[in-house]
Amino acid sequence: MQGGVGVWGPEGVKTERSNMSNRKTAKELLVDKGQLDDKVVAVRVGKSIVDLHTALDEATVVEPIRIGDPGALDVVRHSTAHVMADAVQRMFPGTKVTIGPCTEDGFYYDFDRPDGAFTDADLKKIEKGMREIVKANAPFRREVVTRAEAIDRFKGLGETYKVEIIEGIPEGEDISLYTHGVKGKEWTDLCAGPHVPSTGLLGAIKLTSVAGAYWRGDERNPMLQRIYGTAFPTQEELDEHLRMLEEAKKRDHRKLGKELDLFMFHEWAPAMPFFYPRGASVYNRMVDFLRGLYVGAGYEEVITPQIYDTRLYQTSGHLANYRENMYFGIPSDSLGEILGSYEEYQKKQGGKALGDKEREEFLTHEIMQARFAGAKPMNCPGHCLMFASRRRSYRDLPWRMADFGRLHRYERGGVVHGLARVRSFAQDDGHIFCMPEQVQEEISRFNKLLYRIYSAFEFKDVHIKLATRPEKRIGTDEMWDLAESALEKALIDAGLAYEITPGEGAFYGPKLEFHVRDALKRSWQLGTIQVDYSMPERFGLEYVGSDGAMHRPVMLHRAILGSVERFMGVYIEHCGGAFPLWIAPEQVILVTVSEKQTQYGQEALAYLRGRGIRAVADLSADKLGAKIRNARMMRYPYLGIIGDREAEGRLIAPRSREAGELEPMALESFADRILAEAVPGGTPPSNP
RNA sequence: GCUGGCGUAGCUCAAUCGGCAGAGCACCGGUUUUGUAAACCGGAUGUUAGGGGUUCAAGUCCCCUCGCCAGCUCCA
Repeated sequence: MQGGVGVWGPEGVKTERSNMSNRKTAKELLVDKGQLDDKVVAVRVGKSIVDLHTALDEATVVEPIRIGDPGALDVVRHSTAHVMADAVQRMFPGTKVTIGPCTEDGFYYDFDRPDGAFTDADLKKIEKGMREIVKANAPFRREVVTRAEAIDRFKGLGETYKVEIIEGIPEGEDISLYTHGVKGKEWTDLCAGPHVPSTGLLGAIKLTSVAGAYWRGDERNPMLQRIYGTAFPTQEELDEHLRMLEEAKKRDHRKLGKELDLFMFHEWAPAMPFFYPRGASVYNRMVDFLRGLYVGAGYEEVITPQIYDTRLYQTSGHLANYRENMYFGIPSDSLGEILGSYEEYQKKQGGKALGDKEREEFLTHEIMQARFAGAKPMNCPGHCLMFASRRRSYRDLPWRMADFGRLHRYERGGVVHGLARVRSFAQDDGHIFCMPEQVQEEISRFNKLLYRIYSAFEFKDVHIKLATRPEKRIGTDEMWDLAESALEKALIDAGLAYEITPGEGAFYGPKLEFHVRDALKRSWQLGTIQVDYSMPERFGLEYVGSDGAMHRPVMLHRAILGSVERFMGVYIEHCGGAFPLWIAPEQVILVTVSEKQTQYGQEALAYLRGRGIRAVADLSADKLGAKIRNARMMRYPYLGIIGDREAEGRLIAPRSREAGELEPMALESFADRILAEAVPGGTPPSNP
């Protein structure tokens, strides 16, 4: 009887009993209620999920979790990760195990393999080995052991990472081991569980990829080999998941950007997008849509410089907190000055060359001392200068300042990704300067505007995160208390559901993050609003209150699309490149059946354009089928087919991207229809 | 930045063991005058990312740099 708490049950499943007779296993509780069947993978107790072997008080309310129930998938995947590690260690002796959790889409397990990376062929082999283990339908057993026992056991196996994990488990917590496999082929892992009762409950398995990952996510630690996989109860569900991945690949905005002539990149401006006319058209329409809404929402747009004296960033705190991500432009005068002082310094040092590190320190210092220009990574400091430029009254507040200025941020090489993470971009940025008592009202107004905009782009699923103070920050704890509670209160007042993410706030203030799910159920962070008491203080911002005294305004940083570039990337994938009529670069392409209709084609094109419709025409000598195919691939919302019949009757035979062929109609009616349909639409998003 | 992989025509991709750089699409010229997802014939297309090395010979092997991809880390 190991650890003094358990006995082996009749089916080899370990049951646990305390000395007190009123304890039963979850399994026994289910049997008592007549709820045990072969689909049960675990039970829910309150908010947590535990496995069938867990000893519980007799009076505990347990709810069975069966295959297909929410929560079951995680248990299945986690158990599948164990089976994978088992297979891997069987096939690749000498490989050490570390951790293997489940993720949103599947699971992974990190290995330390002396022979280096796994190949795709290895994955196939491992999969096969896993299927055999599943087929054996062997039970998972849980046992609780003492710390010393656990350490002994894993030390004996040479599992140094496991030993490290055990040493990190706080005193008083159970140390549990899980073993699965048929006799003689058993495999044990340190794990908190829960796990399925038997490997036979594991369904369709697919190992998807292999990648490097640091031990404990720290880049100073050794790189491990991570194998990603996924598992579903049935092959059909796995196939559906794989089909979604394929669909995501097809919709990848980088691919569509190329195919649809939207944007490009060039290695001479890495991670900085170039928008072709079609892309620029969509981009500008997004921005113009916001500008239209800003009128009603009381925003005023400003235009601010691109490059500033470093003193600006000293004042704002960016130099101290954000320097690694900034570009420092050098006016040619300053370059001369720097080189001059470098030579002088060298002379003083007796002419000997400086070491790399010393030189870097010297030059960095000089750059910061000199009145160097840095490309702005954010608009807020510039806006503070505008606020401070003259005396402000409480009557002017709130002042809602909007700015679509370009920002430059030096992102580390490995993080840039298509339009989603770039080094040159614009935000639909805005800063609201207001009195402290106006903060709540402004947050509420912002929320309304945000939902209005998301619904126009047909993002229906929004979830909110409240990110609180990070370790590296400016401002006092009182300020942070105030700011965090203002955000939380606005959410509670609006009845919006949210999640708190501790330590994720900006260095100058806490923030709300608005995440949306796209058509493929992937989550993206778009909007944000941040409460900032620090920046106004650093810039000495003041306004005259109704009492005649000077007061400090609060600053709200806010964006709805976030980075316009990133939003465009997300939106391209959301709509699969099939832009709705209101935002499509071209709304109509006219297609002539033969060159006989060229003249009417040109007339119709001019007419549509005269009505303000974005139209193009394909008057080439291609056959109709080919022209339609080309137009379909470019995803024009409407095709206007023109043959002899249409040319004679001043008609258009429309073909809608969504609805297919339509009855021929008068050119004028066609134009009316397009104009009527070309409005931002959609139903308001839900907030579950 | 780290680990691994990749970089061949505008695009998608071939090129056996190190042995003549190729195909389709796009493009250009011609024929066809077409009714709802690809007409036909012909033509041009390259610093094989850049630099260096090994070799009689390098797209292919080695080194460096740049860029891209996946993941990690980061994401004010």
